[in-house]
Amino acid sequence: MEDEVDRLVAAWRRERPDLDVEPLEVLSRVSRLARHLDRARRLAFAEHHLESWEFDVLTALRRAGTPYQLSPGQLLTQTLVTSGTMTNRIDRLAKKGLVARLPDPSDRRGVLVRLTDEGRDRADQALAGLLAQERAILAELSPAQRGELAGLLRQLTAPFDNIPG
Amino acid sequence: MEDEVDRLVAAWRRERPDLDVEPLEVLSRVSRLARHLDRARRLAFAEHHLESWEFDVLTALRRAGTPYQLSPGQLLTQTLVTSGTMTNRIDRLAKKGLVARLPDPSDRRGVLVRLTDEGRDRADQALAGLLAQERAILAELSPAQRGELAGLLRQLTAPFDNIPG
DNA sequence: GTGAAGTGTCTTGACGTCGAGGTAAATGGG
DNA sequence: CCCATTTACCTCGACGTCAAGACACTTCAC
Repeated sequence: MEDEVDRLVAAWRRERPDLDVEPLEVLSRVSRLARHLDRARRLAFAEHHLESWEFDVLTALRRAGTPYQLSPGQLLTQTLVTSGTMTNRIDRLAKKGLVARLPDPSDRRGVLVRLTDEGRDRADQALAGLLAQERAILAELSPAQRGELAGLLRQLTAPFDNIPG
Repeated sequence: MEDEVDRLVAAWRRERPDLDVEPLEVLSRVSRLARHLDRARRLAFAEHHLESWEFDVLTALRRAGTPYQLSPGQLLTQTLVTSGTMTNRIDRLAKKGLVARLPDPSDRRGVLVRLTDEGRDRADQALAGLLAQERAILAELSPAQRGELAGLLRQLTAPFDNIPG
């Protein structure tokens, strides 16, 4: 089955036969697929009355385990947004009662963001919905293919995640 | 080499051992990698004084071949943005002299967006820069692995690209 | 201890995107 | 033909993000 990137690459080969556009076969697909996934996630979360950005923050806290709290800085590295964005997100989630801001007892510059009970429940429900949707998308691939794909992607993401970028 | 998604998946298995979070091994990596790529692209384009969104539009037109023109609607499907966004993008590119808006002679509702000479040159230069950067990122993988990865990704993107979603 | 550098978070303003809705033109069944 | 539907693009207001910089506190070398 052909996809939009096949058409894109073919067009470049016609227009710029002097260039080697092979990198696009991988990385343009990654970007485009991510964009499609964003849209799909938005729909899935809407059923639980959550925005994607809310899900990202709530689940980061949920994964941290009891007592479900992290510093804004820790949330930054997990969600890949800037500090100003995170401040704004925490404000809005706090206003909705899904998280609470607490002073960090060990560093007076610091803050701890704690998930409320409602926040935890909402995160759990939305996660279940997301996994169901993602399973459907991945049904295109065999389990072995999924494992292979995960491994290849890990090789590309590891440098970004380990060398501060 | 471990990446952030390995840590994320391990955390979920600890916190929610009842759930099968295997889909995240693939799709969270896709989303995170795309985010890293966005940042890297922004840096690469800055050297050519282009924004990512400008690159996306200009190269879509460049790929179309002489006379380098497409309708806003065709640009939508290639760039995965909404029509309001595209109108805005075309406005700004036209103001910078990189594209021109022409009436579509065969449909009076329609518009054709045409690349200017300067727009074409800028697109060509930025593309070369992008490819160099992407090649560096993909050096993590062997040619065979890159081919495999492209094939697996195609299987996931094809349904999105072919069934209107 | 003290001052300089580093760290953690928040503030601000500009910007780009989205979604909903609006207008105008094309299409097609009766 | 004609009217309902569809298609193509644009307008507008709300919203989320970013980058740069401000501020308060901590750390470390001396």
